[in-house]
Amino acid sequence: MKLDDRKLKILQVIIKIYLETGEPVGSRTISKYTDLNLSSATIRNEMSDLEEMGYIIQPHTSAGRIPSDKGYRLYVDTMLEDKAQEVQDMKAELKEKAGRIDVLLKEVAKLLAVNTNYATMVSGPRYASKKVKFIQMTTVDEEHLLTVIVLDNNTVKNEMIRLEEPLDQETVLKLNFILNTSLNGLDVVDMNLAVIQKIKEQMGAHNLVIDSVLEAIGNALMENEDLELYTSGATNILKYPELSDKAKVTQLLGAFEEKRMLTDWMEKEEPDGEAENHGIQVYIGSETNVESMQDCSLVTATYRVNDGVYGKIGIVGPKRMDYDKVVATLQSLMNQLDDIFKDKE
Amino acid sequence: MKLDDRKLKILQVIIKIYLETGEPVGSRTISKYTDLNLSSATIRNEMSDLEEMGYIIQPHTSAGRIPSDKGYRLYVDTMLEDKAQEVQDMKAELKEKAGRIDVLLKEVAKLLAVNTNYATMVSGPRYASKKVKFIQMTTVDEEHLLTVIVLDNNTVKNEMIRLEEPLDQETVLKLNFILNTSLNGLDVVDMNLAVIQKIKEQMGAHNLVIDSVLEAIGNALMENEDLELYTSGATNILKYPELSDKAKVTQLLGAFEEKRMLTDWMEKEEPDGEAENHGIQVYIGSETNVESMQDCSLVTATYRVNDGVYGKIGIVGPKRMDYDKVVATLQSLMNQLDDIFKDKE
DNA sequence: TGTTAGCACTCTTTAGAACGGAGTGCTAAC
DNA sequence: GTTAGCACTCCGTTCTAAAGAGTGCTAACA
Repeated sequence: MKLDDRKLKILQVIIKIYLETGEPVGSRTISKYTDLNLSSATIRNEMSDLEEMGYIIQPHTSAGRIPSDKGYRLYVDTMLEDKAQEVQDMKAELKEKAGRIDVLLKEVAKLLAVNTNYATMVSGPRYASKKVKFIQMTTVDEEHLLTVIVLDNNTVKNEMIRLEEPLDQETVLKLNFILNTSLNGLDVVDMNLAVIQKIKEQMGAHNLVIDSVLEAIGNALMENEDLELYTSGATNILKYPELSDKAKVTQLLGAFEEKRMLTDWMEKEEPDGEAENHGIQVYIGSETNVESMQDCSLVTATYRVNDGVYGKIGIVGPKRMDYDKVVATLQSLMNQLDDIFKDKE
Repeated sequence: MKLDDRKLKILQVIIKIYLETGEPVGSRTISKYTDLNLSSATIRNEMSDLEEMGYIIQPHTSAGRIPSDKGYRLYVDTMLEDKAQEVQDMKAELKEKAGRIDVLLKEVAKLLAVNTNYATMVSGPRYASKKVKFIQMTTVDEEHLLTVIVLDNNTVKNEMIRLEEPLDQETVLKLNFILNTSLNGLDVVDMNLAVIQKIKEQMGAHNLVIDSVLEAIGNALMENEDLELYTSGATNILKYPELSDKAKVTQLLGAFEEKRMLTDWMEKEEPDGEAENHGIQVYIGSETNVESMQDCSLVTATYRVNDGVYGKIGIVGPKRMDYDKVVATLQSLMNQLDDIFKDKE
């Protein structure tokens, strides 16, 4: 059977109305709502066809139809338009917060949640590699040695080391020199036993300190291995009756609170996506591959801070989410983020 | 009317049963459940008295009784016993995470939530004063100057400054010297214009850099002004039907997600509480002074890292929360936290 | 005087029945 | 190809009745 223009139009109307009301859509409603000037009977015939083709579903006999995953898919694939303007004012608000990237991302999640009425998540930027650019040890007082490590992406880590016995200034200088020459440019994964052994040899007498120093460095470099995830508007889920039964709410909110599962997901999915359109992706129901999201849809986009450094933004809502608006909002937001990151360079 | 032993015992039983079931408790149930060997009729008389005294409430005629806020209050004031042991094994788990205090606190929140089945929140330690102990500026590359600030509580802040033009090593040394002599021991609030002016004078030529340096220092010191709040188990709220209607869930979970309101609350309430018992406080229903917690109870405790540095732990559950267990768990946990902090000293 | 059995009464919860509405599928006519 | 009409299905709501839980009161008992 062929999906002609009229069928497409009817499908579109069904989805549109369903997005607004969340209730199955009947033939009479469509007949009245559209400018097709067709009777409900005709619409019924078409709907019967659409159902046969798998685009819509009847929850039970004598109910209207709701879009199937396949129907939504067609919708998002073919019918998205650019709206883009109404989020322009987000930018001003965001600029103020641009100081620290974590604050900025938190704010992005919040803004998106408030603007869309869906739940949102933003993953912190993921650095492709972590190379040591600069290490400095400083004695703070007799008992404390401070390690500051700058990575090649200019993030700074620090770790306080407790000293068993005071270190004289000269030793610290020597330590700094050795560490910098040995570790500079090295990736975390490259810090193997051989390198460590070499450092120990060079330091000679102060083997004891070296151990804790290297441990501290290891800690500092490893620590952020699990990437940050900022979520917001999780309670928006409660606004959609089809997600509001206790079991589903518990699962979904649990996932948002726990974050681990979402983080895993964010990590797993490849950044894939041409830079121009920020790789906006729509996952519908089972397409998410997440058990607790069977009744949800997920729209994701990728932002890039600079080459090889990227993060993701995700919006979770009911299947009847307003894809049109969400995608437009995301698109516009991504452009503004790009601007902001460019300014910071 | 006097609250004699028998009345007290009956009240106790009512609360105990209600805590378990969440349903109003009838006279017959009590008669069977206790070893008082009283008929339901007698119990009824006593219950009638208890209601008159305000300790219990009838949701409607011909329902059993549930404890009033006053009843709960009596319960927690007089009937708590120490259990203390069953949480002993928390300690082992916690020790592992003791490295970074924020990770530790997050873990505490989670452990408590899992163990009690209530929602929990833990506020990060609040430092009574923030004095600068040590400042160090370092050139990372031609364009970047790194500021590391150690506060007198040994927390470390850092800020990266973008340089307009390269700084020679000598200037950096001078800058370090001046900053340390000028700012050492100073509280954030003491950094007024006079101090700043003096620094600028001493630096002479490099006024330009000084501005951004001082701004960076200011940022670093101010940043953590709003205290951290770690929450966990918010979805546990869904386990209690009396809190599960949509309006309440939305409000409560919203509060937990937003955190601001909880933070305010945690800040407002004085730490009050003798050190021995960790100032465990129980707020029942309206006693919380929080709109969205009218149907909840809140148990808080205070932990101390060292003098003047303290934070709070809170457990939010339904009014029929198992106060006994919660208080015991908290008490035991606080002792273990004390131990851990002591070890770290 | 305190305790208890008994009973009428109240209120809630549950189940069932009845009903209306929404929507469909099919048929026959245009 | 389109439409009007109609029988049918299923859901949700409303209403009623019955069951259950619990009380308060009274009268009897130890």
